[in-house]
Amino acid sequence: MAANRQKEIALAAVKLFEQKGYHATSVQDIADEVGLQKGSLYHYIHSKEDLLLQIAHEAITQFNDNMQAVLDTDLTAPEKLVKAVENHITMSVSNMETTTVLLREAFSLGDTQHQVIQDLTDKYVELWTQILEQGSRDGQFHVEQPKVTALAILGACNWVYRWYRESGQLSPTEIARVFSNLFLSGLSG
Amino acid sequence: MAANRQKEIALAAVKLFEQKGYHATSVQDIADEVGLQKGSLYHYIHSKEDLLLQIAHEAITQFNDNMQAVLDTDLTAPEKLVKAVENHITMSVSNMETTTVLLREAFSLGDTQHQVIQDLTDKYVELWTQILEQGSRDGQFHVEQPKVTALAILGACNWVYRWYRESGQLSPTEIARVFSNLFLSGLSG
Amino acid sequence: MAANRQKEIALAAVKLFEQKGYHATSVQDIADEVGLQKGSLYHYIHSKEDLLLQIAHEAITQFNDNMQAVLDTDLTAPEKLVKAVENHITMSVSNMETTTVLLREAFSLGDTQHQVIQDLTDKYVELWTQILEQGSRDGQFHVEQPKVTALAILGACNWVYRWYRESGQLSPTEIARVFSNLFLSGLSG
Amino acid sequence: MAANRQKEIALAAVKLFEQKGYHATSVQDIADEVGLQKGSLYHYIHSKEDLLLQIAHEAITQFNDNMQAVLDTDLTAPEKLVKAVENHITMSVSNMETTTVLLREAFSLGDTQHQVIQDLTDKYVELWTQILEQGSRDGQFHVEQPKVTALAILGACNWVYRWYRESGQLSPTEIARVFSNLFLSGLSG
DNA sequence: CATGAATGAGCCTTCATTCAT
DNA sequence: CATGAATGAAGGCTCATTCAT
Repeated sequence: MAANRQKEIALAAVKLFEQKGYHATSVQDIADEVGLQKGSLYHYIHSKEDLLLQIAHEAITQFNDNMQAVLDTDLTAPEKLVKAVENHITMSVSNMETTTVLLREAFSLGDTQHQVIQDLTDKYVELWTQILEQGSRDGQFHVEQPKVTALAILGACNWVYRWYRESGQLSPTEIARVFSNLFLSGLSG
Repeated sequence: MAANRQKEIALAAVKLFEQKGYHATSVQDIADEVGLQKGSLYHYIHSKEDLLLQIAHEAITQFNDNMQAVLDTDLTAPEKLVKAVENHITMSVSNMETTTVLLREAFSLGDTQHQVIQDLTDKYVELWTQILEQGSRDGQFHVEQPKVTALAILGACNWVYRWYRESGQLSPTEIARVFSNLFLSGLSG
Repeated sequence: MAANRQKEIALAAVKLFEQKGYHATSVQDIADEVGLQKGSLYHYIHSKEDLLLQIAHEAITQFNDNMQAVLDTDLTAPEKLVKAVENHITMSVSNMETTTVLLREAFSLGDTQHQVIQDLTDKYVELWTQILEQGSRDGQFHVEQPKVTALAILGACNWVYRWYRESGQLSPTEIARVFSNLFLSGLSG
Repeated sequence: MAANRQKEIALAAVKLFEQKGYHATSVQDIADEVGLQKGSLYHYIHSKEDLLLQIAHEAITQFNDNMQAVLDTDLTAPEKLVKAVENHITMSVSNMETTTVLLREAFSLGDTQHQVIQDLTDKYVELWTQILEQGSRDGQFHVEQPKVTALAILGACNWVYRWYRESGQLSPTEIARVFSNLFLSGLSG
C-alpha cells in the first residue's frame, strides 16, 4: 500500500534529482515518473522540499551508521581507516544517485532543513576525526591536525561521486585501496 | 565600453549565487545589487545562465592557469605538488565566492554550457595527474594509479570550500601544509 | 439511520465555518473534527455547499418560525416589536455560530442555492414589516415607510453578531431592551 | 502610467469581489478584466489579499474621515446624527461595490490584515458613540447605553448595502431621512 | 544607456469529489 | 459504513526575457 508508493516516489525523486538537479525537477516530472497525477503525489509527501530532506537524511544517516559500526569494532586505527574508506566509497558508488543528491542538492534545502543535514554531516566528520585521534594516541599515526586531516580524507572520498563511472577501469574496492594507500603511506611511501 | 558595469554585475552575481544559490537568485536580485532595473541588466548580459557560465569559466581558467604555471617550472615533483596544493587552497579561500559558485553551481548550467566547464575541469585533473606522473618517472613518488590518485588529492582540495571558515584556527597556508604532508608522507609517515 | 452523525457533521461544519469561514474550511477539516475520513463524509452529505445550505436554511427558518409565532399572538404592535427584537437577539446570541454562518457565509452559495436563502430572508423582512403595518393601522406607530423602517430595525439586529461578546457588560436581554427603546421612543424620547 | 493601471486594477477587483466574492474571484479574473496577463498584475499589486486590504482600507478610511468632519462642526448632536446618517448612507450607496467589499469580504483577510480594518472599524463606532455622548451631555438625547445604541444605529446603516437597489422607490437621501426619524423620534414619535 | 511594463510559461500546492475495496 | 488512493482542475505567484519609449 502506501509504503510501496512512498518508496517508489522517493526512488523516482532521487533519480530525477540526480539527473536534472532538484530545482530543474518539477513535481510534475516526479508524478510522471511514477504514473500519478501531480496532485496525487501529495498523499505521500508533504512537499517537494520534504522529499529532498528525507532522501538526504536517509543517505547521511546511512553513512553515519556505517561509520559508527566501524568505530565500534576493536580494529587498529589504520585498519579502521581502511575499512572506513572502503565503506564510504562502496556505499557512494552503489547508491550513486542518492549520494549525489545528498552531496550536491542538500544546499537547496531551506535554512532550517539544511541545518538538519549539516548537523549530521558534522557528526560524520567527527567520526572520521576519532579514527585519526585513536591512531595518534596509539602512536600509529602522525597527525598534528586530526580535524583538518579528516576533512582532507573525507573530501577526497566525497569527491568520488563527481568522477566515478561504472565504465572506469577500477572497481570501487580498488579505488578505495588506492585512496587508503595514499592516506596511510603518502606518495613518497 | 561599460566594462566596469559588466564586472560589477558579475561580482554581484557571484556574491548572490554564493549566498543563495543560482536558482534562488533572481535577475531582480542582481539588478537590485548593482542598482539597475531588471531590464537594464540585459544591456550587459545575455542571460542569467550566461552570467553563471562566465563566472565559472573565469574561475576554472584561473585554476588551470595557475596550475600550468607550476608545471612550467623546473621544480621537482614533490615541490610542484606542494606548490599546487598551496596555490589551489589559497586561491579557493581568497576567492571563496567564485570557487563556491564554480564547484557548487556549475551543474545548473545547461548541458552544452556545462560541458564547457567540464572540459576545463578535466584539463585541470590532467594537469594534477602530470605532476604525479613526473614524480613517478623521477622515482620520487610511488603511484600506481596517477589519475585516481590525482582525483583523490584534488577532491580533498576541492572540498575545502565546504568547510573553511575565516574564523578557523588554521590559515590557508597552514591548511595547505597539513594537506601536503598527508599526501606526501601519509598518516603513518 | 445515522441521523446522529449527520447532526454531528453539521455542528462541526457550523463551528468551522464560523471560525475560519466557509472557503477557508476544507472538507478535510470537517472530517477531522468528527473523526472521519474525508471520503466517509460523503455518506452523509451531498457536497460541502449543500452543508452550508442546510445550515443557513435551518437558521433562517428558525428565525422565521419564531417571528411567525410572535405575529400569531394578539399582542399590540409595540409589544410584538419588543418581543421580536428580544427573540431575534436572544436567538442570535445563543446560536452565535449558526447565525454568523447564515449572515456572513450564505453569499458563498451558488446562485440557485443562495436564492433559497434569499427568499426566506425576504420573507423574514416581510414579517417584520407586518408588525409595523399593524402598528400603523392601530395608530400606535407613525411609520411612513414600513418596509424601509423594518429594514432599519432588522439591520440593527442583524449587526449584533458582529460585535456581541459574552464578556460584554450587557446581557442579550438588556441589549434587546436598549434596542427596543431606541426603536420605540427614539433618542429624543 | 502606473497610477492609472493601479486604479484600474483596484476598480476591476472591487467590481469582481462585489459580484462574485473575494474567494470566488481569481487573479485570472481580475487580469482578464483589465486586459492583462495574470503575471503582469503583479507589477501593480503585492498579492490578491493586499488588493483586498487596500480596497477595504480606503473604504473604511473614507467613512472615518467623513464622520470626523461631521464631528468637527459645531452642529448640535441631533443635527450631527442626521448628517452622519445621511453621509453614511449616501456614501454606501454611491460606492456600493466598495462598501459591499468592505462589509462583506474583509473577513477573508488574514488575521493581521483583518485587524487593521477592525481597528479602523472600531474607531468608526467610537465616533458615532461620541455624537450620542454629546447629545446626552447637552440633554438632547436620552441614552443610557451610548455604545450599544451607536452599534444599533450603525448596524441599521451598515445593513443598507444588503438590500438597497437603485430601482427602489426611495432615494438614498430619503432613506436617510426615514432612518434619522426612526432614531430621533422612534416609532411612537 | 535605462526604464518598466508586459509577457507567458511554469511552479508548487490545495481541494472537493469519486470510487474500488 | 468506512477507507484512502486517485483525480483533475484550479489557484496564487514567480521569473527570465523582451521591447517600445
